[in-house]
Parts: sequence; C-alpha cells; structure tokens
Amino acid sequence: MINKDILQNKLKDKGFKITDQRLAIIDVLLEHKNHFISAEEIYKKVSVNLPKTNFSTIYRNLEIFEEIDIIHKTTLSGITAIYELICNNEHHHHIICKNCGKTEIIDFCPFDHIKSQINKKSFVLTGHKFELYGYCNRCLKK
Amino acid sequence: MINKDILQNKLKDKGFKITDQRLAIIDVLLEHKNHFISAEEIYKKVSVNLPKTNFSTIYRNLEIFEEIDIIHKTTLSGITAIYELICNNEHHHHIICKNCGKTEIIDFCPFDHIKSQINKKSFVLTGHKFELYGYCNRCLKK
DNA sequence: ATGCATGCAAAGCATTTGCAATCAA
DNA sequence: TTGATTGCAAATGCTTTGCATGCAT
Repeated sequence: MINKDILQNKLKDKGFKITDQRLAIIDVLLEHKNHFISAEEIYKKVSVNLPKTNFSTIYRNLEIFEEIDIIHKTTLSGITAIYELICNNEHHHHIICKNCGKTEIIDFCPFDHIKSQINKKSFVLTGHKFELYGYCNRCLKK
Repeated sequence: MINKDILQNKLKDKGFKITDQRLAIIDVLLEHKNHFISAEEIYKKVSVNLPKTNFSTIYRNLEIFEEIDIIHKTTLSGITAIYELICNNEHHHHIICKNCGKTEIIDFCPFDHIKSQINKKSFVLTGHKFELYGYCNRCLKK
C-alpha cells in the first residue's frame, strides 16, 4: 500500500532533496488517491500550509514526480493537465464525464488483451492510456 | 470510402458555408488520412495555396470539424493538440512514439471488449481513447 | 560548504476572442 | 441582402525559464 514514506524514499533514492514543498505536494496527492487533480488545485491546497509556495515550484516538482513515476499526467482537450498518484498493484483506467469531469474507475485494462499482438510491431511499449468519455447521470439530467 | 464530397456535404447539412479555407483544410486532412497532424502543420499546408489564411481560421474550423465529427482531436503531454480525419468503418487506435511522434495503427479496439461492462455504470458513453506509448526502432537506435 | 530547490518576475507558446471587413448563399 | 466567416491584432491562460536567495545534506 502506497504511503508517504515510500514516496519520500523514492525521492531520496533518485537523489532529490526532501523539502517542505515536496512533502506537502505528496500529502495532497495521497489525499486524492484514485482521483485526478490539477496543478492549480495542488497549488491551492499546498498554499494553505505553505503560503509562500510558488506555482513554478508546483510545476517543477510535478515534472520530477512524473519522471520518477510517482504520478501520472493526463491531458485532455480544453482542460488543464491533471495528475494522479501511481498506486502499484492498483492499476486502473477511467470513465470521464465531458461535462463536469466526474470520474469513475474501471478495472478492466485493454492492455492485457492487446500486449501480445503489439509485440510483433517495431515499438517498445512504455505506457498506455485508455479513457472513456461520456456524461454522468447528474449532467444528463440538467 | 471517405472523400471530399462527403465532407463537404456534412458541412452543408449542418448549415455551415463552403469556403476556400474549409475546402483547403479538408484537402489537407484527406492527404493525411490515418495520420495525426497538428494545427500548425495544417496552417502551413493551407497557406501554400491560400497565403492570407489566418491561424484563428484554422482553429475555428478545426473546432467546428470536431463538433460535427469530421475529425478527432487528441491531446498529449507537452505536445500540441493533434487531429485526424474520422474515417467511418476504419475505426482504429494508435501506437505513438514518445520521441519522434511516429505512429502505427492498431485495429484492435478495447472498447468492443469493455462496452458491456460499462453499461452498468451511471455513464452514457460518447467516445473513447486508447493509446500506447513507447519508442520506435529508429529512436531506440539513437 | 555545496549545489539543489525555491520564489519571483518575466517570457513562451498554443489557443481564443472582439471587431470590422468580406464573402457564400 | 444578410448573417456566417474571415483576417487582424490583442488577450488569455497554462506552463516554463532565468536568476538571485535560501535551504537540505
């Protein structure tokens, strides 16, 4: 089960320093486990305890966190990039409401089904994205 | 088989006017069937024959084309949005090289496999994205 | 003590918007 | 003719960068 110590060690192991800002960002990510969160939301939450924190610090660290596989970044049309903690053994994909952004988790992974077919092709695979778009019940009622 | 007339009619049917710029964009999209292309690439290609064309015209029309299902827009981290013509009966997904952007088509669609499972959930599905990331042989050799 | 990390301010870049002129129907 | 479409220029908004200061190790 993922926790603060594991993530902190991941940083140390890769030679990054442990700073208040990084710990605060990790806290926010842990709070939002299994949910997408934008850089701005992280910025606001971190700012509650560390008011001087700058947006560039958030972005710089999110970039590092992505590099060392702490988080996964997703970009969608017309929406700010969103991030989520990578939880080992908790691999999953999403259904995303195009109107309100509500997400549900789907544990089916198409990658398992396709892996063998792809290996014939001249690509080394490092990642994949499977996202379903639509509207949730609440948005349909409006 | 998709062609210029079909797309032109699609515009007319939805009440949009046929302009030189729109036809030029359609030409470019047809030339790039089954390949992603960015707004800038479209802009440059359209500008060859219509030098006065403005970037905003490209963006405005790509937005319209997306609305009426002529193209599909894809957004990836750190890369400009990319577009491709929607070819009926030629539904497919991609493998994308994270280094050079080279794409290969995969005709496997995970959606077919998952559809029945999702309907239980409180979502109306309107679209999906399945993308594999990795490196192509040429980029690995470097 | 050393150099990585941060805050700050400014820049960058893709994309969007307001408005007047132009053009398709 | 008339409203949709375009070109132009300026604005927007997210994200990145340079640089001096501060802090973890």
